[in-house]
Amino acid sequence: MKRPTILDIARAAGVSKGAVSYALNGRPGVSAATRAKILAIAEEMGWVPSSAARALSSDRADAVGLVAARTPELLATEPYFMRVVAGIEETLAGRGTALLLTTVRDEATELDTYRRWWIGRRVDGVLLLDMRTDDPRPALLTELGAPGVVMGAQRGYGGLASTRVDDHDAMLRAVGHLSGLGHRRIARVSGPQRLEHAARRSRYFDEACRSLLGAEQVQVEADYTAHGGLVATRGLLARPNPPTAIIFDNDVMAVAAVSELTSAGVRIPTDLAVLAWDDSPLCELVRPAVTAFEHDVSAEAGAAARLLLARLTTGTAEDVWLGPRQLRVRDSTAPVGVTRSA
Amino acid sequence: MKRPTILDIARAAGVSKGAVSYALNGRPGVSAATRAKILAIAEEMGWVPSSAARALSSDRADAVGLVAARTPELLATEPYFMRVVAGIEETLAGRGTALLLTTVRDEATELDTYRRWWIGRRVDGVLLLDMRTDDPRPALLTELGAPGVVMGAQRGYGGLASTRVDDHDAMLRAVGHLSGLGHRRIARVSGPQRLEHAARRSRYFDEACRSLLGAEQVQVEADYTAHGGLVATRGLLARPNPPTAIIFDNDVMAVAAVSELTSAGVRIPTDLAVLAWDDSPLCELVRPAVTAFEHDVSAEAGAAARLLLARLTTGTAEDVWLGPRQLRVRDSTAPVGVTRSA
DNA sequence: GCCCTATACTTGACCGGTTCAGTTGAACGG
DNA sequence: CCGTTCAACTGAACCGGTCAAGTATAGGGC
Repeated sequence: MKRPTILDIARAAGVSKGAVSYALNGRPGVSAATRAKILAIAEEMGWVPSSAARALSSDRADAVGLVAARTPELLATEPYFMRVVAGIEETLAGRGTALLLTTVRDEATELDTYRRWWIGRRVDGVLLLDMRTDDPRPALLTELGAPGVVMGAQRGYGGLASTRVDDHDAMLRAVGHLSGLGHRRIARVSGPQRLEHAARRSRYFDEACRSLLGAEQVQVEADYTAHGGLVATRGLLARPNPPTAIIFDNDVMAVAAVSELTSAGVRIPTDLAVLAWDDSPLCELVRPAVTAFEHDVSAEAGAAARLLLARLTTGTAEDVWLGPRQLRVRDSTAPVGVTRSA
Repeated sequence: MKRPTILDIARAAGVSKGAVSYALNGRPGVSAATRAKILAIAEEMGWVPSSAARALSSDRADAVGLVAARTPELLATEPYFMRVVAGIEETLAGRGTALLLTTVRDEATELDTYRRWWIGRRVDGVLLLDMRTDDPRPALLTELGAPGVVMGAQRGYGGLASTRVDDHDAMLRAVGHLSGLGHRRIARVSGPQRLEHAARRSRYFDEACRSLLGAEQVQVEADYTAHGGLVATRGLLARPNPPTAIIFDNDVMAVAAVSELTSAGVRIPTDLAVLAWDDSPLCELVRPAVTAFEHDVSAEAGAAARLLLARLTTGTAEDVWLGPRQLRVRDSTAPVGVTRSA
C-alpha cells in the first residue's frame, strides 16, 4: 500500500499540486468547493503529510526536543522526569508536534545532541531542564539560533523564555513551618550545588534561618539519590547537636530517609521531622507520609511546552510565573519532641 | 549562521554533490585522498546531515517510536516506563537513531499515532509495550507494513519480532517460595485482565496453586495503581478466610499495600507476606523491603531496541528469549505466622 | 599502440511537500 | 464595450540529501 502524496490527490481532484497544498493547509487560493473536494479526497485516501518533505521545504520539523541529563538510577526512581514528559505531551499531542527524547551521560554529549538536533533540523526548539550554574546551554542555543524554553527557572536567561518559580518565599514558609512547630535545629540536605535551583535554595535557606531562627543552620550536599540522601542524613544525625528537623531537596531522598530511619528505630516525626521539597506520589506512599511542597510538575511542563510553541509561532514569548507552592503538611512533621516519651 | 549543506562542502572541496555524499557515507566511489579532504572540510564546517532531506530521499526517518498508553497517574508513579525509555536510549544513542515518544489516553488515539507516524515517515519502526488481549496493534502494523518489536511478549506475534519472557516458570517459583514458607492461603492481586501478561499470569497462578497447594486460590483484578491495589487488598483481607500471603502484579501496588497496611497495624511479613512481581527501587525504599522478581527493565528494553534496529537493517530478526528471573527475597516474606506472638 | 576495465568522479532526476510568480477568466465600473 | 481588478488556479523552482547512469582518465595486458 503506497502512501498517497499530494500529487495523487491533485490528480484525483483534477487540480495542481499547489492547489492541494493550499487547500490542505487552510490557506486562501482555492474556492470553498474545491477545498472541500480536496479535503474529502485526502481523507478518503488516508493522506498524511510527509513530515520529511514538509520539514525540508518549510524548514520546520514539527518536533521539539528534551534531553534528560540524569543518571539512569535517578531516572528509574524519581517520578519527576516522567511527569515532565507527560505534561509536555499533554500540550503537544493533537498539535501535531512530536517530542524527541534522549538521555545522556555527560555534558559534552548533551551539547552535541542539541547541536545535531538543531543543525540536522530534527527539532524546532528545545526544552531545558535542571539549569546548572554556569550552564553552557543557553549560550549554545543562542549561538545556534535555536529557540529554547527553560523549565522552572530561578532567574531569567537572556533570549530564552522560561517558566519561573520563586523558591525564596517557599523556603521562608518551609523553615517557618518547622520553626513554628518549635524546631530550632533544622538541617537541610540539598541537591548538587552545581544545579542552579539547588544552589539558590541553599542561599534562601541560609537567609530564612538567619531571619527566623537567628542563626545559620547546617546544610549538606547530596545527589538526589536514595543512597546519597541516606549517607548525608546519617552524617547529620551523627553530629554533636543533631537536627530535630531536616528539609530534603527532593522526594526521593526524603522518602529514603523516612523508610530507612523508621526501620532503624528513629521515630518520625517525634525524633526527627522530615520535609521534602517536591511532592510526588512517593511522599504519600511511605509511612509516615511526608510533608512536601505541592508541585504540579505536569502542569508546569505543559506551560513550558506552550511557551515554546508560542515562541515558535509568534517569535516571542513572555516568561510565565508559576503560582506560589502550597505546603502539604502530612505526618512527617509535628511539634518538636511531642510524644517523645510514648 | 547558515547551516552548511553538502553543496557547500562540494564547492569548498572542488567536487560535486554526489562525491561528497559518497564520501560522507563511507561508500566507494571516491579516492581515499578526496574522502579525507571532504571529511575534513565537513568536520571543519560543522556539517550535520539534514534529517529531513535524508528522510525524504532515502525513505528512512532514523527514528523509532514509542507510545505510552498509561494513565498520567501511573506514569508518574511507576518507575517502569522511565526505565524502558532509558534502556531504549542506551541502545539508540550513538547510532544516530532518535526516539519519538508520546503518551495517549485511549486506544483510538494510539492507533492513529502509529498510523500518522508511519505514513508521515516520522519513524522507521515502533516498539510495542503492554500487549493486550486481542491487541489491534500487530494487525495495524502488518497492514501498514511497519516494522515493530514487542517488548516482554508472552507469546509470538506473527510478523513482529519480540523479546520473550516465560512467566510460567516464575509463577511456579513465586508460589513455591510462599508455600515453602508454609503459606496455604495465597491470594493474588493482578493487573487488568485485558493486558496479555496479566491474564497469562492469572492462568499460571491457577496452575501453580493447583499443582503446589492442591487448591485454587483467590485472585482479584486491580489496575496497577496504588489506590486500586489498596482497594483490592482490603477486599481480600476482609474475606472469611483471609490470605496469609499476597502476590501483587507490580511494584506500585505491593509497595502501597505494605506502607498502608503497616501503618494500619498489620504486621508484615508476620500477619501477611507480600511479594511483588516486578522489582524496582520502590521495593527497596519501603519498610519492610518487598520481595520481588528482579527485572532489568532497561536491559530488556535495550534488547528490544537492538532487535528493532536489526530488523530495520537486515529485514528480519529472531525473537530473543530473556533469561529466567531471579526472586529477590527481602523482608516482606517470611515463614507463616512466625513471631506472631511478638 | 590499442582495447578493455577499473576507478573516480559528474550529472541530473527524484523524494513530497511549500511558495512565489504568472495565467486565466469572471465580475465590475464607467 | 473595454479596461481593471481580483479570486482561483497552474507551473516551476526550491529545500538537501540519495543514487543510478554516464563520462573521463589511468593502468594493464597483449
